[in-house]
Amino acid sequence: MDQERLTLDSHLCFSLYACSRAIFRMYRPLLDELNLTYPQYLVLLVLWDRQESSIKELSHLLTLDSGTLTPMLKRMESSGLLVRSRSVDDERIVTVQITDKGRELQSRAECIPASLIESSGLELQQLGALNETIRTLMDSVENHR
Amino acid sequence: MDQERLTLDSHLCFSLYACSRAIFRMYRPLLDELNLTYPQYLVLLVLWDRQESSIKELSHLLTLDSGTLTPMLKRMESSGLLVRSRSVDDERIVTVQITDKGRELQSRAECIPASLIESSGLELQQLGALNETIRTLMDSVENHR
DNA sequence: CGATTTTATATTTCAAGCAACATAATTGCA
DNA sequence: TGCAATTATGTTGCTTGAAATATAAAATCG
Repeated sequence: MDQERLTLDSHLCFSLYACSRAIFRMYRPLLDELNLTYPQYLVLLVLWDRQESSIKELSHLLTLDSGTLTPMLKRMESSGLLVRSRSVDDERIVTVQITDKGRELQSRAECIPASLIESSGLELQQLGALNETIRTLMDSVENHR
Repeated sequence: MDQERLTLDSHLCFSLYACSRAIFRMYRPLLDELNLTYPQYLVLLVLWDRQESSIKELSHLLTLDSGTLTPMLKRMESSGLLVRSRSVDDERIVTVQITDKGRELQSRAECIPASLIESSGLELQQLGALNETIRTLMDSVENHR
């Protein structure tokens, strides 16, 4: 770390941004086989875990707003991965349910996190520790002031 | 880390992605004062360090391709932060030079990395270690296979 | 009960990212 | 030398992200 010459490489923000995109690039060929984009894969991670969700909940879990989610979920609906419907109780709420077609992708997607584990060159325990550190940092950044 | 129930939170790729965006959000009001977007700020980090660069070099340093850089650099040129010109030696090469206006932003931007350091709740030494870990992970991911 | 506020989602607009393709300059080699 | 391959950048089309704004349903309160 060079204190005098503050290069790109010494900026944690850039490392996080660049590393995140490097993982996207590694995932892309795997996701292409499933006809998914990376954010769509994240939505499915949620739905594989809990069958259904609302836009509000997805927005909170993924920290994406409706301007991102609404068109993305419409695309996913049109490719048959999920169904969107207004809640009967409260018509403001849009419920998103995974379909059989969406559920079928779960087993085919298992290789995706596995590929990161493999290519990382790190042990599971180290990856878990790194994950914890990053989540703690994210919480600090979000809750600051 | 739940092995049975592989939730979003346990995915390192998501933590990196979400943390990166959390930092963008924290930086946004600071960058707004400079009329910069985050990727534009990254370009300036390079140019503050080395006065000029080429699209090829910026592409390599930032891992962004010409489809992203060309329009972004044109916007930065039209806001007076830099000048683009074809190299005389090799007309394929576009050289990007920082202007006085671009250079003036350097001191005003010092608060930006400082704000991350402050809000992170971590010591400089820990941040440096985390940066190193992430860069190593990125290298592994990029060089795998 | 009716007006106001809040909540949930949608729309619009702009700026990335990136793949695929296009173009023009330069290199290299038969 | 001449032409094919390579290199550097640009363009197009599609998908995020996110702010600002709009809309409609539900909750709240006098």
